[in-house]
Order: sequence, then structure tokens, then C-alpha cells
Amino acid sequence: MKQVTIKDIAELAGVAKSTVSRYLNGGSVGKATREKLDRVIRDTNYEPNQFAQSLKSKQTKMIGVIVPRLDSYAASRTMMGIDEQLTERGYQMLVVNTAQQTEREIEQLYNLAKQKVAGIIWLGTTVTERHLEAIEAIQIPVLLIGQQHDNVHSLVYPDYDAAYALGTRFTEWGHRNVVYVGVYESDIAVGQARRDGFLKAFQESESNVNIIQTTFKIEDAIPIGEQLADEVGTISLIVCATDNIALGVLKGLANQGVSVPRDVSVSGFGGYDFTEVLHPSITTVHLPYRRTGAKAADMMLQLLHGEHVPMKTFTIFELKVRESVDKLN
Amino acid sequence: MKQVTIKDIAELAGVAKSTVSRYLNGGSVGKATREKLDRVIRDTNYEPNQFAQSLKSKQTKMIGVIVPRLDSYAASRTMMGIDEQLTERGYQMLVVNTAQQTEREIEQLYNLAKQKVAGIIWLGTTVTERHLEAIEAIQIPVLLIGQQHDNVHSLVYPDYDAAYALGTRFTEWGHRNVVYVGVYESDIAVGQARRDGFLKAFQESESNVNIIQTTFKIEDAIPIGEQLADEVGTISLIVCATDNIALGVLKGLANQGVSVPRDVSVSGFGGYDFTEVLHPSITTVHLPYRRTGAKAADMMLQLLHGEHVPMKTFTIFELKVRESVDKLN
DNA sequence: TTGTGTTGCGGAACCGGTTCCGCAACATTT
DNA sequence: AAATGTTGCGGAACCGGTTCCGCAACACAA
Repeated sequence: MKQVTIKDIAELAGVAKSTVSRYLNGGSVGKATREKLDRVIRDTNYEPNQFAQSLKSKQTKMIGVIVPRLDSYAASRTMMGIDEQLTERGYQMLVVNTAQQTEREIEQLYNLAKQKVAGIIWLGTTVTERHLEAIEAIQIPVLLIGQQHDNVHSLVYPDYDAAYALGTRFTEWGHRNVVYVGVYESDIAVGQARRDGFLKAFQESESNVNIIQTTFKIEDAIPIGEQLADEVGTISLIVCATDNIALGVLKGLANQGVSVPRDVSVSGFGGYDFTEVLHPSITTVHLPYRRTGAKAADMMLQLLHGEHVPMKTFTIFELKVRESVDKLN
Repeated sequence: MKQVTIKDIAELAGVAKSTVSRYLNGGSVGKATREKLDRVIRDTNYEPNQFAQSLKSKQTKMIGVIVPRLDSYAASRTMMGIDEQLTERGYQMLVVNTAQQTEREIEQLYNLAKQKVAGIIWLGTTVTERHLEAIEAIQIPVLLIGQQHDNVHSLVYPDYDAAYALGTRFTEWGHRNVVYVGVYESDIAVGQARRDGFLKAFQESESNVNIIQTTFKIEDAIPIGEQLADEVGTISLIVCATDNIALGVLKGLANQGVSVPRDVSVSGFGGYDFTEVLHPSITTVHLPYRRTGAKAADMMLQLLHGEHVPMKTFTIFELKVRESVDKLN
């Protein structure tokens, strides 16, 4: 199982290494030589050694993908989309997990650069000065998904607009006493944009809003739901910043015997697939994670080909009106 | 931002390249030289070029991971576990997705070998002759998770035993009229072992069992639930081969106004985290995916160090008795 | 026929490491 | 004091590709 090298091919075909290389990379090669090489290479199953190639070219056919967690619905779906596109275009995805540590994001930017990936797709949670510094330093195209910054190509979810649209729908349905369960502000997109979109809708209708802060973890949302069970009657709607939070809140409410949407309404955000299949099904906003991943891969390849790509691109969203939120009117 | 090379280091320190290399790889180096190199390397932030290293050594610090899907709970959790261990031990994870196509698994075995990964962890669904052939050919340690074969190191979930244990519990609780909703047999572990474990328990208690076959998709299980709603009364329990199937069945039942567990009981398998948080919470078997991933990484590293590793290792399981299955007695 | 251009190809250097070999300096044994 | 062993280090070859340069062969125009 010895590796066939370009030298072997050259000898078998009776030409020089350089000719073989030219043949492989589309240089000028005579007809007779070409045919001979055709045969030899087919017969030997020759495949160039990627390390040797990369050593010389200082490039690989890999795109690094930095994800905050491996087990989030959004991240998984996005990775799928990225992978589909890249595979089709002859690139590979190199996933690195930061386990939600900002520090490791920065490390990985440098690390991926060291590994000479052709580009980096970064599923961001926060953009700091140090990130920008790293991106500047490594001299490799970086595409940010889910957050935005003027200096980085970004592909962003319309969190604000979607939240506003959903919130407006709720107020049209007569909800005026609302609790918003969100996450920490350091996550710009989820922590701030979503919240602000909802708040705008509620303010426009002069609703009462209470804000509660939690994390992305389902477990942390359960006690919140339990606690909110006491306020059933004074509040009509609980708006959650993610579907997972909604899931936890629903559990908490159920633990206290509260029925949704009869006693109180609950909404989610994100459009994870279980939302449709739960009982009651959850009213939410669908964000096209997988599509966005594919789009990101696409844009990255354009960047690599030197084509122009807009600095900021928004994805679409889709309201999913289902059972968990009642119309009061 | 030019790359610092070993040659630069050698010149700065006034020694030969080979000495630097020896210094880096623990060869014999004099005290004075060592100290000089310490300094120079620290000052320059020198990091060896990985391609050059791999070119020579025909090895990388990467472990390939072949997964059937990127968006399954089991795969995500397993990947997390693998990644944690590998990162800690200075290795990297290279994930490749086969999108559930067996053909691509085989392709990827060869492909990863071409990329000179140090080892391959394979989350399998089926083991065919062609797989074995590939594994034989590539001469790289392969570790199989979730399926088993005598010729391949495997780390397997105790599907049969767990199913038997859960099934026995159900019969102890008085369930005698059961429907089993499983998947196709080509998946040995899920399609066969789980089914057989349950069947054994049911046969021992002389229960009536009906078997229905579906896929891993939630959507496909919904109509099954709807259809089974008609049989409420004659059956007391629906056993599902995965938690996702249980989710779909529950939805189908709910669509027909059937209440769980009052009208009929439903169980899952796998222990996905949402099972705990649903209402009703789902009785299921917890499989330690993440742990198993970590263990797999561990075993792989042992294999790489030439240590002995048992050909077949079983993981543990844990019954999660919750609300969705009623005791009849 | 001579001059100019084009095309095909081989040789050699290079990418950035590792490793083998041999030599010199010094330490140890007899 | 001579013989032997050990240690530290430099030089050169090698891993498997790509690319630059220059030469020869041939076609075509003047």
C-alpha cells in the first residue's frame, strides 16, 4: 500500500516530474504525452499528496468553522448547510468547538490560520476588539454568522425585525400583559436584538412588559416557568428568546398545573423542529439555519474567488403561528 | 506576517537546522545551545509548519470522525465528547458527514486515510463487507461506535440489554398488549437489537405484540400515532425505538385527542434531553452519548500508543422512569 | 533561407521540516 | 598514556509536490 508519487508516474510515463505536474494543473502538454499520462494515472490510481501541495502553496481546501457548541440545534443545522455546499464544491469543513468560551474563539482564529484554512466561518456570539484584531492579523477571509460588525463580512438573522413582527402580531391579538424571558446582553443578536424588537412592538401598543433574564439552558428556564405560574391571570403571554427557553418555561408551567394556552400563552423563537410536534405546538419564528449555512459557504467561496460580497446580508424569517399563543379577541 | 521557519531559528541561534529540530523533538542538545534556542524560539513565536512535518512523517494529529448526520442528538453529543477529549490531548477532530449514505461512509474511510488522519472514529449504522475491506486496506486504527463487528474495535451501546430491562419493567407493571414502533433492520443496533430485547421481555410474559416499522424521522411517526389512536383500549402501551419516534407518536395521539398516559402509555429510547422536559415527561432509556464519545477518543489514543484495547466494549445505560408510562397494577 | 514566435519538455531549486551519518571534543576505562 | 565510549553538532539527503528557466523542435512569415 505504498503511496504512488509523482516521481513514479513520471518514470512510468517516461517524462519528467515537472511535466506530470503541468499535466495535472493544466499547463501545456503535448497530445502524445497527455494520453500516456491519462493511462498511467488511471492505472495507478495516483492521487497527489496534499501535504506536499499545501507545503508549497500555503493553502488548503479547508474552511474552518468555529462554533460555540456542538449540541445546539442552530449550530447543527448551520453546519449541515455549510457542509453540503462545501463538499459539493470540493472543499472540506473543519469544525472547531469553543464550548462557549470567548477566549477560545480568538485562539481558534489564530489556530485555524496556522493550519492554513482557506477561510473561516464563525458562528459568533460576541464580537470584541480582540476578535477584530485576530481577524485583521490572520489575513484570511472570515465570515460571521449570527452577529454583525461593520468590519467583518456578516450573514445575520433579522432578529430585530422578526421579533418586532411577532410581537406586533401578539399585540394585535390583544395581549397587553407580557413577560419577556431573555438571555444576557453579551449575546448581541439574541440578548439584545430580539429583546429590542419585542419591546418596540409592546411599547407601541402600550403593553406592560416584565423582563426576566436566563441562559440558553433548558433547565434554567424551568424554575422561571414555575414561578410565573403564580402570575397567571395578571399576565396573558410569556415571550421566550429561544425555543429551548420556551420548552423549559412550558415544563415549569406544567409542573404547576398551568395549561397552555388556556391559562397563559407562550411563544418561542428559532423554529427548532420539535416546536411543531409538541402538544401544544409552539408559536415561534422560523430562522433558516441550514439555508444560512449553505449561503455562508457560498459567500465564502465567492470571497475566495475574489468576487465582491456585501458586508452585511440578512436572511429571511417566517412566523409560525401555532397553538401555544391564544388570540384574546 | 511572514512565517518563521526552522532555518530562521537556526540562523538566529547560530546553529544548524538539524540541531533546532533535535531541540524540538527531544534529541541530544547541549546546555548552552538549549538555552539560546529557548530564547530565540520564545522571542520569535516560532511554530513548526505542520505540512512540512506531516509530509515527512505521513501522519497528522487529526482523528477523523464519520457521522451519518450532523443534526442528530446522538451524533452531536457524541461529537462533543470526542472533541473534549481530543482537544485536551493535543489532537483535533475532523468531522465528515455522510448524510446517511452508506456509500459515502466507505468513500470517507478512504478519503480520511488519504488525508493521513491518525485514526478514525466511525458512528456506524451498518457494517458491510465493503466497509471491512476499506478498513483493512487503509491500515489506520478504526473505532466503531454504536454497532459492532468482530473484526473492528467497537464501543457499543447495550441496546439489547437495555431494551430487555425496560421491557421487563413494563410487563411487571402489567402491560400485556403492546405495539412496538421500530426502524428498518439494516441498522443492527437500533433496528434489531432494541427490538429483540423488547420482544424477549414481552414473550417471557406472553404479551401480545404488534410491530410497526418506520424511519428515524419525527414526521413519519406522526401518522403512526394518529392511526394507533384507534386502538386505544385494546392496547395499553406503545414502545418506540427512539425518543424522536416517541415524540412523533405522541403528536399523532394528541392530534386525535388521546391523552398520555391516561388513555395509553408511550415510551422512548435514547434519553434525549427533551424527554425530561416534555409534558408528560417520557419514560425512556438514557444512553451516555457524550461519555461514550469521550471514551471513544480515549480508546483511540490508546490504540495509537500501541496499547491493548478490547475489541468490544459496552457502555452503561440507565432506565428513566417518568410520566408517559403508567403502572397498571 | 533566415529570423521570429510558439509549444513541449527537462533540470533544478524550493516549500519547511526530519533523520541519517560522520566528525570532533571530551570523558572514562584499563 | 593509549584505547574506547559518549555527547553535541553540522551537512546532506529526503518527504512529494510546484514553478522558474532555458533549450530544442517545429511552424510560419518575411
